[in-house]
Amino acid sequence: MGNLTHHHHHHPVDPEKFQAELKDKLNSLGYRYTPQRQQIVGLFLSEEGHLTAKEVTEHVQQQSASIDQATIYRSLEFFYKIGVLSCSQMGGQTVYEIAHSVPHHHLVCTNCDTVMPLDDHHFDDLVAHLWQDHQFRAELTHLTISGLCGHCAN
Amino acid sequence: MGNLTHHHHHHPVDPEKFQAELKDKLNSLGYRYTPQRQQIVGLFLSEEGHLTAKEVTEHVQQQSASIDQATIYRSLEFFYKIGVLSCSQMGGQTVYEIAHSVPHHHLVCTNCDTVMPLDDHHFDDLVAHLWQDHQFRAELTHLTISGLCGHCAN
DNA sequence: CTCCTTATTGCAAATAGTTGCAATAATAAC
DNA sequence: GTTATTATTGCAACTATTTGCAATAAGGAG
Ligand SMILES: [Mn+2]
Ligand SMILES: [Mn+2]
Ligand SMILES: [Zn+2]
Ligand SMILES: [Zn+2]
Repeated sequence: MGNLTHHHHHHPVDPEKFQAELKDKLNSLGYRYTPQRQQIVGLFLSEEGHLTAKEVTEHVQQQSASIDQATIYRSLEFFYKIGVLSCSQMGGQTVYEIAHSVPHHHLVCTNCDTVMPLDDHHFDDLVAHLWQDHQFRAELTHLTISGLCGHCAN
Repeated sequence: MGNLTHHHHHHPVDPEKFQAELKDKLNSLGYRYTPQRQQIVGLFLSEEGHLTAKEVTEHVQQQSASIDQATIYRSLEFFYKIGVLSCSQMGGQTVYEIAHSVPHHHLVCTNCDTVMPLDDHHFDDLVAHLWQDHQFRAELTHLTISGLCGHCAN
C-alpha cells in the first residue's frame, strides 16, 4: 500500500486537554468515554495523518490485545458521526483523521500516490453557485480529488 | 429546472451496436468478450442508472445461476479500468454505470437520498486553477458531492 | 475446421467489514 | 461508597469483497 498518511501541518493540540474536553463533551451528550475510545483517540493524536481501520486495529491491539475489531469499527463510525474524526476515500481505502475546525481536502496522484492538502476556500465559488442556481446546500468535508501531480503529469 | 432528479434518459445508444463495438475494442486490446461480460454489459444497457455489485449479481444470476460472484466483481473492476463503466461512492456504497463520453457528477442529499446530476463544466474553473497554481492535473470523473437538497435544506 | 496460446472463469479459501445479543462497566444519583 | 441505569463491549455469526489456482474456452493462426 502507498503512503496515504503523510502530510500535515502541525496543529498545536495538547493531547491531555483534548481528551479531557472530549470526555466532557461525550458525557454531556449522554455518551461514555471508555478506555477503548481513549486509546483510539490517543492514537490519532500521536499519529497525525490518515489511518485506515486496519492500521488503527494493529496499533491499538499492540497495547491491549483484547480490544475487538467490532469495537474499533464502531468507534471510528461513532467519532465520525459526532465530528471528532473525518472520513474519506483514498485510493479505494477508507481513511480517518482528527477533524480540525477548518475543513481541508486532498489532491491524490493516481500514479505515485502522493497526497497534497487543498484548502477549503477553493470550493467557495462552487458551493455558492450550487446554492444559488441549484438550491443545493453542499457540505464539502474532506473531499478527495484524483489526478496527476506536477511531477507525474509530464 | 426540468428533470433534475431523473437523468440517464438521454441515451441514444443502440445496445446491439454498442456491444459489437465493445467486442472489437476488447479484442483489439487482447481481451475477450465472454458471455459473462456480455450479460453484465447488457444489464447496464437495459437498466440505465447506478447499480451496486450486489444488484448486478442478483440480476445476472437470474439468467445464468452459474456465473460466479468473483467473476462479477472482477468484471466490474475490469470495465471500470478500461473506461466502459464509471464507479463512485454513493451513500457508502460502490455504484457503477455506463461511462458516457461526457463526464457527469452527482449531488446527493444526505437527508432524503435524492440524487441529482451535475454537469462537468461546473468544475472547469477549479480544474484550471489546480493546473495553473498547484501543478495538479485533476481528473474528475463521477464525483459525488454530499449536502442538503432544496427541499430538505429549509 | 483444428490447433494453440493464454485470458478468463469457477471454485474455495482468505480477508474485510457488519450485526444481534448477552455480559460488562461508565456515569449519575443518592 | 453503593446502587441503578443503560451505553458500550466482546463474541460469534454473518455478509461483502478479494485472491490463488487449476480448468476452461475465446480468439487468432494455419
Ligand atoms: Mn486529510
Ligand atoms: Mn451517475
Ligand atoms: Zn505523482
Ligand atoms: Zn433532500
